[in-house]
Amino acid sequence: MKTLEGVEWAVHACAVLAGLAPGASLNAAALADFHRLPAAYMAKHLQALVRAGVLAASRGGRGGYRLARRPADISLWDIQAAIEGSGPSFRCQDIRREGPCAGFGPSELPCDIACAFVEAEARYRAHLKAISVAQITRQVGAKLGPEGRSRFNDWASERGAKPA
Amino acid sequence: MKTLEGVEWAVHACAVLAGLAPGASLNAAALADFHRLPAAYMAKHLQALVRAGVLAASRGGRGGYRLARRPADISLWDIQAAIEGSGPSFRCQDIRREGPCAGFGPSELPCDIACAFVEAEARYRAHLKAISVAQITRQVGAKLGPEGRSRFNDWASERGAKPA
DNA sequence: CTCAATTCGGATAATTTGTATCCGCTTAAT
DNA sequence: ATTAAGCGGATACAAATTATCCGAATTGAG
Repeated sequence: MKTLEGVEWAVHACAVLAGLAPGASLNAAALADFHRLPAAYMAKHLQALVRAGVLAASRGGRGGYRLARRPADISLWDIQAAIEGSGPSFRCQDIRREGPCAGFGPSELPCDIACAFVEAEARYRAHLKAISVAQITRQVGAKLGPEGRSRFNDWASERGAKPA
Repeated sequence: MKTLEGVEWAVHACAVLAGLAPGASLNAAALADFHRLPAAYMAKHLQALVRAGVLAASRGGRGGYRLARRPADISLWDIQAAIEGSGPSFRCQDIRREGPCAGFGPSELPCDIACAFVEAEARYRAHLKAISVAQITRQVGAKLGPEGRSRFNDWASERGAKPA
């Protein structure tokens, strides 16, 4: 049960985009550079976010990535699902159907053990679904302070993105 | 975010032990055979459960594994933690400390993104902590029906364990 | 009290998964 | 037409997971 580190990268990237003016975009190199991450690999994750409908991409000169929806409508779960997939963490192998007691009882009913883990995971997801990128950006921005926010805006301008 | 399949094996193994008479034990070969799993690998998971204090082991002839506590006092989280470790799923790499905005704001404060994932995981764990092996064994036993339970008791006797 | 059978336990190998990079292709702005 | 940029696939590389084996420790029989 390990969260892939790409999730952390992806959330940070979305938070950066949410800190720009609505509709503004940045390319993969810029988003990677903001946290000093390898650009090629970051690009892979950004592509996954596009496939999941979290980001929208523009190709060609002056292209880049922008949020596909408003920051308030993108949850942390949307991002994790984009990177890791939305399938269940606990994959029941139904090992109960093997062995001396297999075949007794209605095997159509779900495995109680799997149910417990699936329900636990539902609660995990519910919490992430309740947190939006907008909230994250607000909190991070508040911690940065006026000088930090100014520095962010300067950086965005240099990279060709309109600041908020 | 994938739950290791060893967790499923371990929970099933504990559920089997909880279906025996209190204090009864089974060896690794028997616990593996019940679900037709590779014995050598199952043994490794059982060892992890011993290290975590969930099971107790006895060596030598007529030895084996038994529950270290009453089934009602063993939670699904205890078992998952034994197999996968109790560390956080989301390991914050603190990538926010790199880049143009690093150093602004009190970096002693925890990362908001990490906090969100840690809290989500806390809810996951809370649910698993609330479910005991005793509950699981009760539910599985109920589904088996009288004939299935009888078959289970016969199997346990053949393997040298006292049935409930 | 010795010996042999049994069983756990840690070290070791094989496989899969995740991490990271590169290159050709398509697309869009200048 | 040229340049900038994302997209997808192919490919290494690193790490974790899966699986197996052999030695150490314990028990019980003779």
